[in-house]
Amino acid sequence: MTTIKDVAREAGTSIATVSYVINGKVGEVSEATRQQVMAAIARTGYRPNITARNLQSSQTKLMGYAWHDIRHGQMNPILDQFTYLLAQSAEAAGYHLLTFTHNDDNWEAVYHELIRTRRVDGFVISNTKQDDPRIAYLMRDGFPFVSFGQANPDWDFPYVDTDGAHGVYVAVNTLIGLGHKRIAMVGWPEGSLSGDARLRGYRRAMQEAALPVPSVYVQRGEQLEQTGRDALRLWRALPPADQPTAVVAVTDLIAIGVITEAKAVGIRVGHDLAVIGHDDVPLAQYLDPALTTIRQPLDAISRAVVAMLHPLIAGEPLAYRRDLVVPQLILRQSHG
Amino acid sequence: MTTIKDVAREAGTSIATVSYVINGKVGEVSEATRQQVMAAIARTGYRPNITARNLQSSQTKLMGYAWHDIRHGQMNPILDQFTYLLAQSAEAAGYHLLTFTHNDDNWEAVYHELIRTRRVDGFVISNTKQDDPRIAYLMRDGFPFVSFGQANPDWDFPYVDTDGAHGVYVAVNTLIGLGHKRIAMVGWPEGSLSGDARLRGYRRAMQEAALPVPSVYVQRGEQLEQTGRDALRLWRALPPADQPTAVVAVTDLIAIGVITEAKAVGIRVGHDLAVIGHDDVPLAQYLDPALTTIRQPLDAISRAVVAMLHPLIAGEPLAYRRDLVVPQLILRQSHG
DNA sequence: CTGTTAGCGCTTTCAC
DNA sequence: GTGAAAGCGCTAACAG
Repeated sequence: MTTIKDVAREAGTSIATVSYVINGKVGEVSEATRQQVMAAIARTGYRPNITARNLQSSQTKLMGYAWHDIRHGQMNPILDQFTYLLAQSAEAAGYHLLTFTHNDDNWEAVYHELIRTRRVDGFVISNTKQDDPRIAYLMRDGFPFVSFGQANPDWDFPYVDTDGAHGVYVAVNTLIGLGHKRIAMVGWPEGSLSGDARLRGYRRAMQEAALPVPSVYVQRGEQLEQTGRDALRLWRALPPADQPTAVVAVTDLIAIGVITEAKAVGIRVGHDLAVIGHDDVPLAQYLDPALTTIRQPLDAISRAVVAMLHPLIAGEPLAYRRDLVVPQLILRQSHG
Repeated sequence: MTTIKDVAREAGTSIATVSYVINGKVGEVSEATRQQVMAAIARTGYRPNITARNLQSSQTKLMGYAWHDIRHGQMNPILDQFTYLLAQSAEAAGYHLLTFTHNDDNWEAVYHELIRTRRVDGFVISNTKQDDPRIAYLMRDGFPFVSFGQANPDWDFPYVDTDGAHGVYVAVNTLIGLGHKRIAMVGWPEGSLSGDARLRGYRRAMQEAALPVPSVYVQRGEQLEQTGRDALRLWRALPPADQPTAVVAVTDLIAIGVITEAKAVGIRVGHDLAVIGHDDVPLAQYLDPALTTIRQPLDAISRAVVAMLHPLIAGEPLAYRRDLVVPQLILRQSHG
């Protein structure tokens, strides 16, 4: 491997001078020697050893990101995309992504080790839950991190999140604009920050339009297709005049459940029943009918996360610690 | 941050001694001083700075892994799982995974930079294609890497792969054992290494059972649901006595296409038609009927990949350079 | 058995 | 403008 020494020898200068030109210390080195050094670098194909640089500057240029636990069949295609985009954003900012794993039992030990051995400069957290202990831990430790998703309204930590209430609000208003009056929603069980926000958007839109929301119109369940099926089945048991003509689901998977059940009983989705999902999973556009859904701007989110973590690592003050990103309604066929 | 110096001072020894006990140089240090040092370490919560270690040993303890390009809607849930499992395997071997991105145009520059700056110790390649240029590049460069998937039968490089022929062979034999005689297959376009292997398994099983394979029984198409639908539609146009009673698809997505089309025309999958997919995507078990499929043992593969890359990085000789892993037939309902 | 010391490859004062 | 030299935190000869 060629080192800075080789280049110095090749260029007939000292290693300091080579370092100067590499790091663009303008005015610090004459144009003549700069050329010498550049030529030597080109000739040798030299690239500075990043580990040496890191030791010297006591940083790693690495952002740590824990994989969401994949084992429970709890696949989350959104997070897969996010990870990819995050890696891209990190690279654009001169970092790389160190992806690591942990489980419910050892997460603290894993984070602790990563911090104490100075493996990474900071963390990105996702898949947060209410009172997320990882966030509590990192706040306590004072180690740089930014979260995609909230944890507790009373905690002050840097995060980026989708404005879930707004997304659903827009979706419901779109439905209302189409003439729907009996609009229902399937959400997650109470206590989920993002789930509750989405529900809030629904209620606000309905309220502003003075549309009634009988309690049966708000169904809740786990993140399963079955949840959507169950909800529709239940609504089908209502008198025809009370049955919802449109449904918003808290996620695409649940929307798929609604659609599957509808098709099974002969309801034409997009005609007799409007369905809107949330997240725009990779499959959504290929479904029949193509799923209208609320898309989280994952690229913008990943960029925002990196844009906050970067100064945080550098010890610079943050312009803002909370960033709410507006989602986008992707109109396809199922809202028909 | 506490360093080895702090611990030495705290323990009243030299930093060398501290280093010895950290690295378990047995017999090199008396039990008494070992205790001193251990106590000092415990007291200070000291953990060795990994960057310093890396510089000293000129390694990074990082394995580089490029994300498959996610943009073309070419989602590949298998690779998402693989990445997770790979990170786990790497960690079990004392490494971490550095996930990076590149596109079709800049991939060489990206790999080059990672290598020249000594960012990682080696690479894991996946999503390989015929004559994969990344593999050609890495072979030429002599940089340590292991591939999940093949590239060219004539190239000698370390890889791990699923024995796709064997998997389909077993699946078809299972179908034959169930009494099926008219078994068809949907594959990928010619020229795909793994696609062709799977097709080979099909042909071998059919041949051994002396079952005819009219050319119409082998359909090919892109990795789309539509491919499966088209295939079934085409077979439905055959005289009833010629229509296949069982179908094996080269992937679950294509199998889903077959099933969707079958349901649309009133064929009861699992009764009138047996369908077997390939890969066991996360959704497979939730489909209706639950999809029987051939699962690649991704955990074993990821472990095998790391088990090869590790000695490769250390410059140790490899016991073997090719590892074919046997897939597993997951019996659910769709095979009837 | 333990400590001194020479690097690993780079950046950055501080002289000249 | 350029170079000598002191580290960054750690490991590993090499003495003692």
